[in-house]
Amino acid sequence: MTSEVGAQPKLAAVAAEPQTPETTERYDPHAIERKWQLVWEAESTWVVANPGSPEFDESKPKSYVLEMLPYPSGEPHVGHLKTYSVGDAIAHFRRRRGFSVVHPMGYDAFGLPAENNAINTGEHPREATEKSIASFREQFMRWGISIDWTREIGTHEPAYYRWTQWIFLKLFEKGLAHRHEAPVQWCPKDQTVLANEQVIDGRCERCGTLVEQRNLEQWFFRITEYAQQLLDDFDLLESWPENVVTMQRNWIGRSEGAEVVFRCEDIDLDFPVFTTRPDTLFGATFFVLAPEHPLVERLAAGTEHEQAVRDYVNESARATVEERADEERQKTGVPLGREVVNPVNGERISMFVADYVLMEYGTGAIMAVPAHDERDYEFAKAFDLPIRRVIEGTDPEQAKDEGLPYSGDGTMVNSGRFDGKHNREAYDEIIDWLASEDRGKQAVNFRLRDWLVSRQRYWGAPIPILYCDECGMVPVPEDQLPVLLPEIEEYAPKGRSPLAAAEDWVNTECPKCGGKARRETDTMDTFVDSSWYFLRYLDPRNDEECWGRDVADYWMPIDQYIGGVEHAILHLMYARFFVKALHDMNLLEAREPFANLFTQGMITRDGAKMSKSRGNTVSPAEYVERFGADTLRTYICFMGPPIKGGDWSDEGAEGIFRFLSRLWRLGREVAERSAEGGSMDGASGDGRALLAKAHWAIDKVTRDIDPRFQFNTAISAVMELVNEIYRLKDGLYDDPVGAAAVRFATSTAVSLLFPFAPHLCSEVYEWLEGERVWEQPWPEAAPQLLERDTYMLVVQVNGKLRDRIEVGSDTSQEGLLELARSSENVQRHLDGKAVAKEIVVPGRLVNFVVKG
RNA sequence: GCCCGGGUAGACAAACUGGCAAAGUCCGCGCGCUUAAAACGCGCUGCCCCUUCGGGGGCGUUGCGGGUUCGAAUCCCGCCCCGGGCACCA
Repeated sequence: MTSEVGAQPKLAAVAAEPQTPETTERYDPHAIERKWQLVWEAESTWVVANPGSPEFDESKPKSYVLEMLPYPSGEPHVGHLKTYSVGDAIAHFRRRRGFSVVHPMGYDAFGLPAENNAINTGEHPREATEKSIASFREQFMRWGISIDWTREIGTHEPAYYRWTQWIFLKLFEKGLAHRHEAPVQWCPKDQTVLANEQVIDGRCERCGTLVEQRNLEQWFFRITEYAQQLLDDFDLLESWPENVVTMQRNWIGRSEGAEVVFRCEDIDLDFPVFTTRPDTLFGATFFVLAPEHPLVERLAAGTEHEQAVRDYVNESARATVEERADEERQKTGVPLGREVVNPVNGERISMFVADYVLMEYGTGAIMAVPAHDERDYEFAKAFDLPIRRVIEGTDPEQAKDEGLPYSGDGTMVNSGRFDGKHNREAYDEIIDWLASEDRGKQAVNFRLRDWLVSRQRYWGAPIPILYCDECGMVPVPEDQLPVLLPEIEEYAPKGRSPLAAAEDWVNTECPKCGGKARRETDTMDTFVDSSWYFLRYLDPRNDEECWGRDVADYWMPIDQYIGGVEHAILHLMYARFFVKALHDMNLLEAREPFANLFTQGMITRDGAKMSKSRGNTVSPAEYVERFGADTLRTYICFMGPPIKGGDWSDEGAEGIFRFLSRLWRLGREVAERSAEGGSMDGASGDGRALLAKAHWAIDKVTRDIDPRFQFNTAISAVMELVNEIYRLKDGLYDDPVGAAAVRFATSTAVSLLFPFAPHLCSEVYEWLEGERVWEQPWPEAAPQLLERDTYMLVVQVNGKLRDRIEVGSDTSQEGLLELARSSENVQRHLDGKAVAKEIVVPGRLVNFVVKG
């Protein structure tokens, strides 16, 4: 059952024997789908050559269409079906629009679920994962997704993670990967540290357990080095959903302000703080440190508060992230018995420790301005500390003390020589003054934290680092990569990585001095694997280098990326960071990985998120069995705009099945009752009307697919066309020109529907045109058939519809008015009233405004 | 609390630029085909009235309240509800 990724999977191994479609009397999706899938496989239809290879076609522009790679666990679900249906429609559309499209597939195969399964069942994560991969691959083939299978990869394969490790070493070389002790989020259930991004509401993203804080030596990637560039380079993107950009912006969290140094003379130390409000410095009446601040102990030592401080710090350490973040909770804290000097006025203010100050942000210390900050105000009230207003709002209410805390703008008071100035004006002056005194400077702070990448888990790429007693930390030499994941007996973590138990593997030789060395036993976060996979697709069998530079530069950036909005921050930002770092190391031309991003909405059932426990899942495999892949894919794209979610309905899917059957029957009938290659010249009446409808559909579908991703209305337009053919066909067959129009309209319908229902459309197109629809250029709407000779003029009186008149398209404004006025019903409404105004919008309407 | 989406018929939706509200699909109803049913084809599907049965007329309507405009689902102001993101970030 397991299979090697990249060994060109064969459909013949996974599908049943075909039937001959021609012999069936009704639409048989399975026979048709099987037939075309075998054709695509036999002819390697979707394989695309790289520059430098003999098959490379340099005449076409390139397009890299990519859906987020799946995490293989069990079988694919409806979300996967949606992602790949949407992506495949785009891939097909672009191919037929003349692009050379690369559309690969792979698996994000390392990760916790497979490992948790291993802990429970003893089954090797590789076994479970590869079983799942086989199932995903089979489904993708049955869905008929147009994938270049020669580029298939799995991130758990040594041939892949060798290069994950290689990139790690490059980052290490550049100082972008580093190891240090840090307070980290620890999940006591999974027994591992988590990235900030994997903590949701203080709980482990995977298992929901409350997260604890621990101080541990960990590996980090310095994504913070790129904080500003990650913001600036949004400008380089072509089209990203605005909400995703906003979410990333908020996550990066840039704040401008000042760093101001407060001095504690008692112990002769400087305490810098970051503030966005240097204009309120004169209002600072106390000073607060985070409980984790490294100098807290030293400050309290020897004071009467020593024990109380120690207790408070310990208590804070025990509290969960969630408890501390609860805003409803009363502010807590303890005095330190020390003072610092406010640099603007020389005032000595008391120091406190309080857990509302976060060590992770800024310097872990703040100046507290209770008059102008909500949190400081609450703390001052709770501890009865002085509150001094330094800004007065213009609103008289705000000038009084009831208006506190006041965070708006206004006139400075109690601020020495800045009194009377507007606070915005004083803002920069205060910073300049502090800078000249060497007590502060302008500063920018980011909310973004460095990316914690080490995991004390088995099923991941080993971190390629050694520890030698003599030489210290030593990177594994490139020619010794990959560092293979060893086989182990026991997957359950016990506070250290399961790899630590593989003694033979851990103990090794130092490549520098030849002495004894131990391997790093942590593995990498799986987000590392998925931060560069799109580059490996481009050159997947290269074992000399990570990717050929020419090849990667040719295909990158990804022209269209498609996936769930749940990856708006994590995956998308990590991948952006990787590409920037790789660019700066001169390994890649691109600065951004995803030029265009499309995020799809989630499919629910009975209005709720699908889940096994709720028992409301939709199994794609089951429905493919019932209706065929074309029906499912088309239905998914039809249920609503793909950007939005939608609620699954069996009746809806049946409706699409009926529609495809109707199209199939139409195809059969038209193939029988009209001749191939007939001329449509001089079509008139219904024949011409049908041609006009077909061209209308071409125009509509084309515009709906490309910039808009409005697949639902594109499919509706094809339905309208099919309905129109049914209405008119019986009156047209007898005349050769009319019959040719019917044939043209029908083959146009299947040609337009092909991106959504590729198998059926290939079949019907072959009957009608004897060609392969995917080899045909996308149809173009003829302008002369889009223009109408006449249109329905809407006539309103006081904005109310009173008549509709068919008028010639070239009728003048005066002509329109005259025709409108002559309408019987309009006259009835105009009768005896004075026309105050006449509005004429040629091509649309005439509106008479009357009085009385 | 802050920042984004969204609210249209019985359901999902369409209306891209301020111009006929509701295309298309589902559900429901009727007719045809059929011994019958399914399937299929055709039609109806906001309310009221007239009809010679071809159709015609009136009214209402896009979460609620106001405004701008000849004209608003669409723009502006206020509010209600639903979904998502962030949240002691100094």
